[in-house]
Amino acid sequence: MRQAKNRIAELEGILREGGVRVTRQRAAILKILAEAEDHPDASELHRRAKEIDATVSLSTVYRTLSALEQQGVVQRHAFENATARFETADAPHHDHLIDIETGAVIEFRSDKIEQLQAEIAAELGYDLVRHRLELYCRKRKD
Amino acid sequence: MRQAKNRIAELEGILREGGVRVTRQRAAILKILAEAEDHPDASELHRRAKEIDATVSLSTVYRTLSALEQQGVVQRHAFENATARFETADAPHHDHLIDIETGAVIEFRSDKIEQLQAEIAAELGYDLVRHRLELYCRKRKD
DNA sequence: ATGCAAATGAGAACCATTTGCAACTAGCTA
DNA sequence: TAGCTAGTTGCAAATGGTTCTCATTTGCAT
Repeated sequence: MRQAKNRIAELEGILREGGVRVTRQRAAILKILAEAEDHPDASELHRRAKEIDATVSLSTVYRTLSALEQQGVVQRHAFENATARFETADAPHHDHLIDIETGAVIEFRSDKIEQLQAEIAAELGYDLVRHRLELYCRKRKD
Repeated sequence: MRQAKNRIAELEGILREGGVRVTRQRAAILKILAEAEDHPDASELHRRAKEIDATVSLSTVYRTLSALEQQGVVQRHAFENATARFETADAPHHDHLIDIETGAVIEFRSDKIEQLQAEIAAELGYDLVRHRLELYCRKRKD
C-alpha cells in the first residue's frame, strides 16, 4: 500500500511535469492502473475506476489511457483477437506469454532473444525501433 | 507463370477437398494472392481482384480470406495500427520485419529464436501453440 | 478569487470487418 | 444435359472497439 501510494504520487508528478492535469477521474484511473496486477482492457478499467469515482466515463478512460501512453507511463498491448489491454510502464522491458484458454498474461524477458532481434534487423539493414513478441500457449498437462 | 499456375491449381484442389467451392470470385482472389509478392490488405486485394473479375465484392474478399485462412491456405497478420494483411501460407514459417516508414514487410526466420521461445514457454509450464514476433524498424542510414 | 485553457460526459461518428437476406450458381445426380 | 440444392454472392445494414464533437465543468497559475 505504501509502495502503491508512492508510485501513484510519482506517476501524478510525471503527468504534472508533462503539463497534464491530474483530475479526479485521472487520479482514479491511475490508482487502478498502479494497483492492477493483471493487464486489464479499457472497459475493465472503467468498471474498476467507477468504484472509486462513479462519474468516470468510458471516453475519459480512453482519453486518459492515450495521454498516459504518450507520457510513457502506460503501455498498450493489442493481443490477438482481443481489445487493447494496458499496464503501467514502470517495470523493465518484457514480452508476454498469453494463455489462450484463460487470457491470462505472463511477463517474461529473454536477453538472448532481445539481442538476436537486434542482430537480425542489422543484418537486413535496419535499426530496430521496437518489437512485439507474444507467445500464445496452453498450460502443460502432465 | 507456370509455377503460379500450378500453385493456383493446387490451392483450388485444397479448397475443393475441403468442401469449399471454387467460384469465379474465389479463383480471382486466389490468383491475386498466389501472385502477390507483398502482404496486401483486404481492400488492396479487392482492388487487384476486380481487375480479373469486376464483380468481386469486398464482402466476398473478406469471406474468402476467412475461408482460406480456415483451410490453412492463407495467413492473416495484424501488424500495429493497421488493417489486417494477408499472405499465402505455402512458405515455411517465418516472422516479419516491418519498415515503420514505408510499411514494407520483410520476412525472416531465426531458428535460435524459435528454440528460445519454446524453452521459455516450457520453463513457465506452458506448451507453445503459436507466436507472434514482429520487428518494427527504420532503414539504417550510413 | 478569477480567468482561461484543458478536461469531462454523453452520445454521435468512425471504420474495418461481419452478417442478414434474397438472388445466383457450382458441381453432384439422374 | 437438365435439375437440384446447399453453398455463395452482392448489397446494405449491423457490429463493436475506439475516437471525436460540443456544450459544460474544472484545475491551477496569477
